[in-house]
Amino acid sequence: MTYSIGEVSKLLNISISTLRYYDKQGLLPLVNRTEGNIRVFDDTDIECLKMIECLKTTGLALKDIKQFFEWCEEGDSTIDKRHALFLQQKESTERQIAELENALKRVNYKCEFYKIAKERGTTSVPGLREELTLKFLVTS
Amino acid sequence: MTYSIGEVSKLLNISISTLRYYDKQGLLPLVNRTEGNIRVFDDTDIECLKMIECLKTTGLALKDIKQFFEWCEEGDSTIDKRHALFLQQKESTERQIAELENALKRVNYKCEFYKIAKERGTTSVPGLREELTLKFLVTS
DNA sequence: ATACAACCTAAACCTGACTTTAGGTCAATA
DNA sequence: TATTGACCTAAAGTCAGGTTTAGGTTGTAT
Repeated sequence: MTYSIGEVSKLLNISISTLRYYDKQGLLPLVNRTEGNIRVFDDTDIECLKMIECLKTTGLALKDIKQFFEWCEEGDSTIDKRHALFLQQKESTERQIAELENALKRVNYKCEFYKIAKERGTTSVPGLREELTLKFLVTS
Repeated sequence: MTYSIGEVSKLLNISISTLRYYDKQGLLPLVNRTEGNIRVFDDTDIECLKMIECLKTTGLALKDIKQFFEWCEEGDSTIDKRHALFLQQKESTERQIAELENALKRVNYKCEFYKIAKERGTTSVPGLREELTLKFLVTS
């Protein structure tokens, strides 16, 4: 089964320009061409693209995905490198989540603050710390 | 108490160029200048900067922070807008966290996979799905 | 008075992941 | 055969949030 770039684009919901961009970045080294220089994708390429999408979701940069593919092709001698890559990515993802959880607390406090302010028609709410006061944001 | 740009930079651990950038973007409208055109920061400016740092952590874009400051200055008539801003930010932050949690699961699976592969010296691990197989990534 | 660190500006550059543009080619249909 | 839609390339543009560069001014210590 083969596909044109337009078909792949619709199938995977990736824009044509993005597909060409990935190809140019060396992420799709296996894509064939017709005599007339037109890309012909097969199922292997489709799988490769789904893999890229997947790895991207984990927060991997395109260059790291390319590197990962290259290591995969090199075989078992690169297992350590691949392991290290994902350990690093795990740390990074956990750090991002922790930061966002923290941020979420602040945002939630803000939502609460403005909910009450809205009910009373003013931000001068007794019992709540001053809106523009540093302490509010830093300690909340 | 007043501070030079260099002092503020060290105090808040924000680079001088970033401080000048914020000023240029209109995020520090209150910063005074000497007759010789040199910035003089006071405690209000310091608080303002800490506020910016804080709002940035919540994922707010600089232009939204600027907008928020402007709304604060306009007074109680903008409470609804400010409330809406933070509700939106709450949604967005929750969405980001959910995506990262999902990504983390995949990364953890990868870490496990390579830990075992490392022990055995090969990625051909019986009982584990094939490394480069789509199904692994999509379902894991 | 002179050196020198710290300050100033505008404008160009940077990163990453694309998108857009301009100009041209290919392939299938009428 | 002519049109038209899908394809091709290289290169420039986009976004945010800065950093770097180039060239010039200020302020302070000796």
